[in-house]
Amino acid sequence: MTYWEREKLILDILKEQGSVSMTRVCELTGASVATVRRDFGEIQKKGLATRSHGGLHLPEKPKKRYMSGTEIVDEIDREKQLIAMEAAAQVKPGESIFIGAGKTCNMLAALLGNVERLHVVTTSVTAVLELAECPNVSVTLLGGDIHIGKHYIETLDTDLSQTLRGYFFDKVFLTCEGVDLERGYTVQDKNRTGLYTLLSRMTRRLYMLLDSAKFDRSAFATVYSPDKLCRIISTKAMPQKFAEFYARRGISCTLLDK
Amino acid sequence: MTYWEREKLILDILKEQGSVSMTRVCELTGASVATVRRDFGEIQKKGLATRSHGGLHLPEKPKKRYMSGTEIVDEIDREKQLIAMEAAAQVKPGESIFIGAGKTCNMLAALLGNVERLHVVTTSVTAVLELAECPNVSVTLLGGDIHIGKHYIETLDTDLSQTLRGYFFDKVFLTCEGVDLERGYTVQDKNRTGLYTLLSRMTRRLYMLLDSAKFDRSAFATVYSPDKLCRIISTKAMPQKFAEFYARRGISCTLLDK
DNA sequence: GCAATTTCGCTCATTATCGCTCATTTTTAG
DNA sequence: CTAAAAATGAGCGATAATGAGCGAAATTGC
Repeated sequence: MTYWEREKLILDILKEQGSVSMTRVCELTGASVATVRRDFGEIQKKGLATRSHGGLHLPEKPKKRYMSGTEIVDEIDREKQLIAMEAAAQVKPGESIFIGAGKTCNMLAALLGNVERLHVVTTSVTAVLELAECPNVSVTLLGGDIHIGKHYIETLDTDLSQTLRGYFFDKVFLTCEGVDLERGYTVQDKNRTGLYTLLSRMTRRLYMLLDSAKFDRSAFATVYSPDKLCRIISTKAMPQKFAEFYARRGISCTLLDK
Repeated sequence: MTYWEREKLILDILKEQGSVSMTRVCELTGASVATVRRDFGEIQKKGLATRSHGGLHLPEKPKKRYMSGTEIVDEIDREKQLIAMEAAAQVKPGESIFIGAGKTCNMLAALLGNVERLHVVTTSVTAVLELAECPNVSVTLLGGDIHIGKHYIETLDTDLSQTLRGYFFDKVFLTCEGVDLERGYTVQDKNRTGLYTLLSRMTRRLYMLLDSAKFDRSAFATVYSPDKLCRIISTKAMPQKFAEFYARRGISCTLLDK
């Protein structure tokens, strides 16, 4: 039995039943587990199905990409969720806060629905969706051109200095695409730099939400130097050299257990 | 039986019946309670359902209140849909248009995804959701405080004159809460009046989308006088006195068959 | 209330699966 | 025909999933 015959068999079963176990394919084809294992790997590489312990299954239905800030799909998401929960614990009734755009920020927004007399300013359309129906929370969305990310929609405006003039935030929660000890905090879109600079002058408590996928990565535009004074919320997965770097400069890090 | 197969089974039952008990899943899958317990935990962590003592149940129906501009539930919606389709037919490739907030406007936005090189400016967060993923269309969302209506989310800003300065729209599509031959076009929120006044000066083609529920009704704040020069799109259900009124003043009405 | 029962969260031992390497077989190319 | 390349099968330690047992907490019945 050739690889193609097996692949066809497997895909047929998948189409029919949605998933197959490895043992089942072994029985049907007479091949050894090692072979079937390889086949499963191939099929996954082609993107035709997803592997999981013990079997192969069709990818989940196309999910609603937004309105689902709390949905957790992988390990990094679990980490983001932990970080968002810690950030949410910092927010007190009556405060005025800014929330940036990003999946972690979405999760944070989803956790703030019950904070009394909270005022949230944001550039994230998806964060607005999480909070729009909460009667306790008033929300202001900053305008701009719509940009669409993997897990969020944000507005981008190169000059928000007029709009934000006169505001002051109790807390500002931001993420970035990468942190590097030389390049600092970086983002993909250079149009975000103006906003980040403005925000850092408009609060005394700037929180950076960093999951472990952010460390030692650099995106296009630097928004803050590496020794920027902010409050970092991350997990114990933060690389040692970062922890030492921040400790040396007295930058506060809240590191959560994974 | 793999985890995925069980999860699928559980979610199917959930979808069907709204809740499942642990013992039931044990019977159906042949797995032990410990395993099913773990599965329930996983599903809850993914945010797909809520655990409670003894079982798993769906959270309140995830209200798809938005992202559903095309959904039709009653007679008035059918009318709005007709009007939105006529409005969409007016939009040509390469144009720059403004779309207001409202259910009809949402439906209009949902119909514009395939118009080439279209630029849309709006205050409607829900319209943004309809258009965000369309590569042909660039979208600008005006900022402001979030207000939530029955079928839409919009931003409200009392003074957009700076933001909109220098813009000109090929077409502007608006709705209102009521039209009255004495009071004119009225809306619930007085903060919309400034925007409506501005917009009327920024285009040569101002479309008013009026379903039959709007006639002879008045809301709080007047945005335009009854003889405002605009292009009306409505249905043949428009009351006779309105039709005559507009005819006398040379105001163009497109009246669709119901 | 209070006791009986069920369910929960947790740990631990057991089992199945994983990823990997290496030897063997089959296929391909010259 | 032979050597290289590809596919397969088997073995190994590591990892993940499972099932059973236990005390704590919640629910039920009286």
